[in-house]
Amino acid sequence: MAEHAYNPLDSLVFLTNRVGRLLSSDIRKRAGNEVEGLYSTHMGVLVDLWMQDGLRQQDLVSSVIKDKGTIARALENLEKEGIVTRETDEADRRNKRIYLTPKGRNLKTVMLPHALKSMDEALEGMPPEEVAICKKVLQRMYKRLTQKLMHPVPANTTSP
Amino acid sequence: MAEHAYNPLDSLVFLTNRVGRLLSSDIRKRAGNEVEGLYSTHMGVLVDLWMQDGLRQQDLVSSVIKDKGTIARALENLEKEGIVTRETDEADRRNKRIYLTPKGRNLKTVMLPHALKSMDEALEGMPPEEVAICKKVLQRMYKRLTQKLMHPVPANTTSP
DNA sequence: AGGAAGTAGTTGCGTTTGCAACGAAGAACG
DNA sequence: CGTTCTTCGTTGCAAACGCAACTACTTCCT
Repeated sequence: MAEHAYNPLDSLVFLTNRVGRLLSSDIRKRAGNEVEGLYSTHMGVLVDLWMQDGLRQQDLVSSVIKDKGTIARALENLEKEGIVTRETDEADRRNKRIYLTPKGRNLKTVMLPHALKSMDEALEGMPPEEVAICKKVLQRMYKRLTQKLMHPVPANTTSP
Repeated sequence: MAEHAYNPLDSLVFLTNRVGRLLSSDIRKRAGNEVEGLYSTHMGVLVDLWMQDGLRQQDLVSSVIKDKGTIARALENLEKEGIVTRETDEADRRNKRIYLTPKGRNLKTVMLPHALKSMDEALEGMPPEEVAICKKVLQRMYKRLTQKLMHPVPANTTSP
């Protein structure tokens, strides 16, 4: 009985996915032609670089949660557009370091107002303390899920 | 000054997007070959239909937040796989109604345990009342953003 | 030191995606 | 009624995506 009791609307899986996409698409609409040609993968890469410049390409793969090839080609395009540069890491020549150009850094100042406006409207009238708790929960989930991605299920650490 | 003060990690835009994608990809890994060939768009469609069967194709377009064409082709594939059926709505022959087949309904019972397990691990040790508040905030955002999508900025309702 | 194993990034291929142009069905106006 | 306007779904096309095979470089092991 009650086999259909589960409602996606009560699920953080559903909610985070939909709200995330709705916010992104709303911001994208606001930005309009300022972000012409910048796909979601590009935006994901940029956000990471805004937090920390000079990341390795591999860092972006795991952070943005897209395929190696997808990131490689996204970076290729971003480089063509003059938004990032790629430099071989001389300390370990397998790695490439990704750096923002001035144009790439400037995109942050372009996007930020739109993002803030979008958030403001979506959160209008909600108690700030509840919003803060929501963020805290999501931050913890983010941290945990990311760690799991890095160290997926230690199989048997008991063997000699 | 402090022009770089803004940190994406403090932003619900970033958090919802990343957590949503991390959860989805984690669930997908758990489900493994049970969902072979089911892309994220397919899953999005299914989740909506699990909530309410017989939706119009257009409802799915706005709810899943993908292009008309993308949804059309996703449904084409799902129909080929015997997961949904499409029927012209005789009341308004422009619309098509989408119905789950038994196989489509059964997929819910296949996916649900994986989703619950994934959530459980991601939320482990967090105070339930904080998780509840997080959900509440996200639900309100979802509702508001969805409404905005349906009624985008009433331009000038004052004219005769 | 030298070969095996592992890691980072690139490339080819088939599928999916978003955009725009299109066709069919209904609604709104005279 | 008939014309125009709007809405819903389909299709062509170029770009992006995920997967898997491949190359370049490093580390580990004997």
